[in-house]
Amino acid sequence: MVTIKDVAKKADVSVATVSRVINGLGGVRPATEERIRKAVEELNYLPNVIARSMVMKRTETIGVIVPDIANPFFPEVIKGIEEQARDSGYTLFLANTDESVEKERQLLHALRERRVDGLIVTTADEQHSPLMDLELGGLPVVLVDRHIQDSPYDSVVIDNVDGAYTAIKHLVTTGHTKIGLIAGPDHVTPGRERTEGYVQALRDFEIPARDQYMKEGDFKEESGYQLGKELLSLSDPPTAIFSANNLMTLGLLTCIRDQGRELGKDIVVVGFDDLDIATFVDPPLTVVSRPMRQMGEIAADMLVERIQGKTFPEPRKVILIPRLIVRSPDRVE
Amino acid sequence: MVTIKDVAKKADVSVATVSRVINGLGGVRPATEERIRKAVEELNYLPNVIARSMVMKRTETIGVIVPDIANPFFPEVIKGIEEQARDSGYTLFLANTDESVEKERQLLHALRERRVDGLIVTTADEQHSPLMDLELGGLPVVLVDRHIQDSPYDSVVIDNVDGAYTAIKHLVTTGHTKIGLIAGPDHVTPGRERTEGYVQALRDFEIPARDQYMKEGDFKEESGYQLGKELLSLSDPPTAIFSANNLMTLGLLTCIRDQGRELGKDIVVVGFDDLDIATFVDPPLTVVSRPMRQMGEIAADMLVERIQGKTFPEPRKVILIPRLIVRSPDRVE
DNA sequence: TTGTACGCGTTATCAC
DNA sequence: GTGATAACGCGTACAA
Repeated sequence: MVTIKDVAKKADVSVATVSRVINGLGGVRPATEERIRKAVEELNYLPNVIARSMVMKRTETIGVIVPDIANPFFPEVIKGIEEQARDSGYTLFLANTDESVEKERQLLHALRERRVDGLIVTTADEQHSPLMDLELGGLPVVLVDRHIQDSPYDSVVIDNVDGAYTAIKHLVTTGHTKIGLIAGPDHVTPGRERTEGYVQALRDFEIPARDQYMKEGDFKEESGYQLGKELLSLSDPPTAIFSANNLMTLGLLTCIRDQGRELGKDIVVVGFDDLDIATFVDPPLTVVSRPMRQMGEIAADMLVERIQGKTFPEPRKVILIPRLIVRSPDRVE
Repeated sequence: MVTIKDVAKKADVSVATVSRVINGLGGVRPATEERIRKAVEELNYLPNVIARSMVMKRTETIGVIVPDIANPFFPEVIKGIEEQARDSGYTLFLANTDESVEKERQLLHALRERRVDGLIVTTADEQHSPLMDLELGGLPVVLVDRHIQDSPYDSVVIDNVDGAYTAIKHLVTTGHTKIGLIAGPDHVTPGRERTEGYVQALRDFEIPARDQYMKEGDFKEESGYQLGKELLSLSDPPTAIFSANNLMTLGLLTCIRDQGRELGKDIVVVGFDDLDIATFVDPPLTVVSRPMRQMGEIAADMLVERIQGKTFPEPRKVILIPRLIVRSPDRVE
């Protein structure tokens, strides 16, 4: 490998001078600079960022931990993060936990060993996140999508209660009173809060909540299918179902099809998070949509600020408002 | 930050000894080791991998470059890579080019500066990949999905010709002779070869190829929509269309719906790469499917071997065979 | 304007 | 068994 020393030798100057021009510090005679640039060029010299970060004590690197990179939500968030991060000169370490706390712990370890300057994470389990019992030593962290109660970290989340509430309100407005829920897991806020919005809306509209209409899934496709089946086979089934995330909505739709029910007639579906098939099923699906990319951008911005040493009296919490995309009449017959 | 020195001081030994126990080199008195482990524990010491890699001259880090992380194909591949890489102790730098050669160049630069031990990349442009004109200095590279002609790199790809051929054969077998093609871009093998499979099949089955049935898209949803429209509005439209990737298939299906055509009756669709909606449309879609995860695993394996210094007389090229998933009769009326 | 020399946190090579 | 110490490649006082 060619080092700064080689360049110095070739340009017949000291390493200090080379360093100066590489980092644009100025104070170098134009002729000298010219010689150095030429040497850099000819030797195909590439600064060793590893060595640099040793002395600078920062790696210009950000760790990003998501629970499921195959869920279309996260790639969009990641795009937002990456774009913003790159603008500030950071490169990403991306890692996937598969919703496993254990993997999250291992990844956290690996990233800290690598001395990332900061972390953006969607934890696998808010109650038992390794983020809390690990001694992070002041490493900046920003939470995305899932908030950790009483944590010292900034976070950017969605107003899930509002989103779910709006969805249910829409269903009530279009005439439904028998509304089923395929909920997310209770140990993460997106799960808990969407259920909360559902319950709150029913209460506000004075519709009695029935236990058998509320099923808790795990945000995965299969559970949407299973729970949909349970709901549809009730003796007095709901006329509408609110599904708490994209993957479960997918499963639910498959189930409805398999059961020979007619969407929009036998059963109306509204889902949290938009998906490809939403505009394909007939009638198209009304969904709660949110600014995924923007969530990533904001997270990256907040993290960079923290890395730069900004402090705030309280951890910041940015709450974005989701938007209901009405695609069908969704009326009950 | 607590360093190896702090541990040494606390355990009253030299840094050398601490290093020995951390790396399990043995040759340390059990009592001493015990003291050291305790010190590590109490100080919450985390080895600095950055410093280590300075002397070891390797970072245990792999750069992964994909053109579009939002295309469901890549997250699956990435999962395969990550799993396998982690087993070998590597952590990933993930980056997204958005199909831009310029971004690819920048990312390559950033990753090389960070001294990744190897690279797994799906290039944005096989003809003008920065991989070729950059002086990589022997850095191991494995290509995924898109092959670069005459490059010295290992690659893992799909037999696109076979996949497309099989799809067309299926259509011919089910009675179609008027078969349209929504092709991928010609400057990448997946595009070129799938077209080749289409052409080859038509020839073998003695069906004249018509120019107006062949449209070249860019692998993005919008182009599937546009080209579908063109095909459907021909005076003598095809009875079946083969779409060269998932996103374009998505666009095509939307188009068919918008145009009020009836899938499976007015027009039959077969797509390359499976997608969520494939089982949702009615009738369900027959698709060419491939082992995405496995592609990632193989790529990671090959890269690790290269990093470990294995050499081969020729660059290796692993060609996986795709599988046709027949979901409908697909007969022509 | 430029050069010397030290330090960043580790590992590895010698001595002891 | 254990300890000094020289690298690794770079940034930066400080000196010249």
